[in-house]
Amino acid sequence: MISKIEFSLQAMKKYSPQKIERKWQGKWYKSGGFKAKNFSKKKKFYLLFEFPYPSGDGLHVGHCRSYIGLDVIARKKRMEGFNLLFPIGWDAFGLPTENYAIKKKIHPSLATKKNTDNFRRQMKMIGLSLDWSREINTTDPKYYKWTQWIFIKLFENGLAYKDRININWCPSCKIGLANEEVISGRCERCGSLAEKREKEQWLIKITNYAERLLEDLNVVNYPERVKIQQREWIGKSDGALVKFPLEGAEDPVEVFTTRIDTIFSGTFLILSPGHKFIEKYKEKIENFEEVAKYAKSAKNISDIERSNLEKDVTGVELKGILARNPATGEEIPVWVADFVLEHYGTGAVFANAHDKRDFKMAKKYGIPLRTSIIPQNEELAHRVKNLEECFEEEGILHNSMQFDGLNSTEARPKIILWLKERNFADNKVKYKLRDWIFSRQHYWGEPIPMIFCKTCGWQSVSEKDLPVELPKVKKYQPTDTGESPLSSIKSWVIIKCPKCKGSAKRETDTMPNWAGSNWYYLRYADPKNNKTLADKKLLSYWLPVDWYNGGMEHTTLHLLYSRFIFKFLYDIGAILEPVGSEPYKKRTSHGVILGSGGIKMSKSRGNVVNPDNVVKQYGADTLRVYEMFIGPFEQMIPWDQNGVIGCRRFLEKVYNLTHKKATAKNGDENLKIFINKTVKKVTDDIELMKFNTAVSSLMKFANKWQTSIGNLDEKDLQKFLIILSPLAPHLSEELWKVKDFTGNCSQQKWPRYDEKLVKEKKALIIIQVNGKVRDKTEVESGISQKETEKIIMVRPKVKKWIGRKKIKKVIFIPDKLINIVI
RNA sequence: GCCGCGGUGGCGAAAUUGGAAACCGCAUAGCGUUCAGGACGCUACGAUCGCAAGGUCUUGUGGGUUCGAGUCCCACCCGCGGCACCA
Repeated sequence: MISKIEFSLQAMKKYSPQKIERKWQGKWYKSGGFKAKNFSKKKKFYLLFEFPYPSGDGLHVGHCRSYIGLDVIARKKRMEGFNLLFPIGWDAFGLPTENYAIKKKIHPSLATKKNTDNFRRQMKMIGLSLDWSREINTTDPKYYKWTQWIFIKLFENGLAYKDRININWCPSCKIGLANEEVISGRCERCGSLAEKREKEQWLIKITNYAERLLEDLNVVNYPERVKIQQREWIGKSDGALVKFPLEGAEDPVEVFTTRIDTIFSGTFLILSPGHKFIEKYKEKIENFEEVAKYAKSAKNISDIERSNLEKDVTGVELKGILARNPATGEEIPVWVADFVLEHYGTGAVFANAHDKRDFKMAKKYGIPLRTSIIPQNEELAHRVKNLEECFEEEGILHNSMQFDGLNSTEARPKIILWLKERNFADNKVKYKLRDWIFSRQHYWGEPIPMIFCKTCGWQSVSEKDLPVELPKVKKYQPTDTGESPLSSIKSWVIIKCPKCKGSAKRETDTMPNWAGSNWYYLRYADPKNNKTLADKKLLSYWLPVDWYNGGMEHTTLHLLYSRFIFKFLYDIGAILEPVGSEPYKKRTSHGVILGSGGIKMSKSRGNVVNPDNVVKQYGADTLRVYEMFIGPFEQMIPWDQNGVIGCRRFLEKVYNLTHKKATAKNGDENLKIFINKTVKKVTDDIELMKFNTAVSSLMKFANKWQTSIGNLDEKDLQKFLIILSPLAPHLSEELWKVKDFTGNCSQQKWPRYDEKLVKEKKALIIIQVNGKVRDKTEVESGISQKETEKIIMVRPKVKKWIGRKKIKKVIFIPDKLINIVI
């Protein structure tokens, strides 16, 4: 019979993470151990992850993975002696909260409060070592005062302007829709057909910074795929602006092209459906009604569909209008087609036989075609000349007057120069990057701090009147006119003009979600400052961000926008010189966690895994280790709840071994070698975010320790607990205490490894015959080819495979492989 | 469509970056322990032929380079992400 005392002793020794974790979290947060110190003697390190949007669903295991990964790095960096800034905040303005408020009729700020409380609880629950003293919230007027201040500065510097822009519009809900809210052309809420509607919008001239945003990609440490995507997004192309005179009109059609070498084959002109000439010269267009109808239908097709190469091309000729090709002098017809986009280039192209869509369109409508570029390949050239095939690549010019015989690259500058002399063309650099639409007709955003006066025009709110606080309204729905609900508060809208003191009106649009997230990382340097967005000295101490992790989906929007805003703030002197013009030194990305069925986790699909349940069942350390073990950090991985148990078993093993196995003063040599290798592996892997293999090597060590007969050196156990601690901080801290080691585990120095012990003394040589593995043997490390040959040639397996055949050559890789080619 | 990423056992994956394919973990099977169950421990575990020794095949498909290819090159197929008002 087991006595009561024995029974309770057994119970006490059982690994129960819930108790351990709550205890250590309490101690960590109470002692303020994760607070960053301004101007410490230690070297600073600023580690940042994208601050979350606090949704009502709470964190799911996908968010957790990226946060835990960064926390592992944070904990290691601290132990390596850095003064670490690892901050947190909330990107809380946005549509989902507004929609929730509309539905439940509660103020969005209440929903935000509830959601951030939940997120905060969950982040503490999984043991993130965040500096909570610097917490920020984009919806806090003390914060968005500076978001508005930045807008005013943009306006004062000529970078914010109003323009008419198409927005998605639901005629039934009478509301502007986000692209996301338009599902295959229909309003997400009511299902009626969405249409495009023109609206005056604030735009930000990010295009002024296109070249610098492109150029400075060369000085930052971003993954190549991120740089490529940003370069593609900016989309620089070097080309020419060509004028095509219109018969009987004073202004010519301007066309941007990168393929001026094909100008002599330009047999027609295509305008985008929204091109201003269609309206301007409507009297000249004989079939205006037909054209207008076509243009209107094109409006409701997305750009992606319009520019789809596979799609059938459509178009309408502008009858009664002719243009002149400035190179050939010929009169050519003018068409309108939806694959020509308004906002790229000049919204018009010259069309020819060297573009697939032009080619298709000409064949379809019987528009004349002529080639001016032919390939080297004679057979192909024949087919191209006969217009049997569309040749899009560069080649040799023909049908091109004095330029015949030149290749495309040589011809381009010469043709531009020739047309330039007669004032028909000029060199031009274009970017795909478009100015950034900055207004939203929604409630839950920062009010745009602008005032419109009939006499003075647009005026910014004076700095001393910031912040322009978001007033309380009864309804959060946009108004019937599509304006934000702010427009219905007369007392707020009507205001005196700051310049002439006459009657004026406030801007009632709000800013997009990006506004607050553009600069949030600057605020962490000095989150409570009331005089400026952040003190310059603190900015120059903490910035740039040393390591910024986020999702790939933010590469072209948030990441590019915030780089732009940083450059702008730098230009106006809001940031001190030594920081430089790039905010983030190094960028990494995490992969998404997929739910069951290998699809994205979402509430509507019901495949969301909540970390609360995992922690309840297995503990936070198990969740942490599993999140890191599940697969490569930057890769997309499906969540498999069955796998969690393996990580729990590993931690239990460590717990039991530490309790049951004795340690020694001069411990086992093999274990010493093994722990040194493990320290090296874990140190290197964490730095490279190869968390999965770091966990695997820790598991290997635990297995080795378990089966070893010799005792583990006490110092080696300390090393093991320290390198385990970024991944399983609570357990490491607890076991450190159990062993009665001095201090706290989380405050120890990161261990070094002994190079001599890591090096192998013996090498396993793989013996191949004709590239196939036939044998293997262990030899002394570093022996020569001759010595190796001597050893292996007498081996029976080797003899058997070589037989009497002649040896042609022998390939030898020291300490690794010998391959005998016969 | 354009741009980017990926495809390896039943499953998640590893592979010193051109040198033993499948480390570590999940699942499964057998054995041990136990009154029993669980937990734990040990063993096996890509396919195929074979009693065995051993052989052959195998990293989405097809070709190429190389003594040697999961890794490099060419062509193709499939899945995923972004595409400017989701965050």
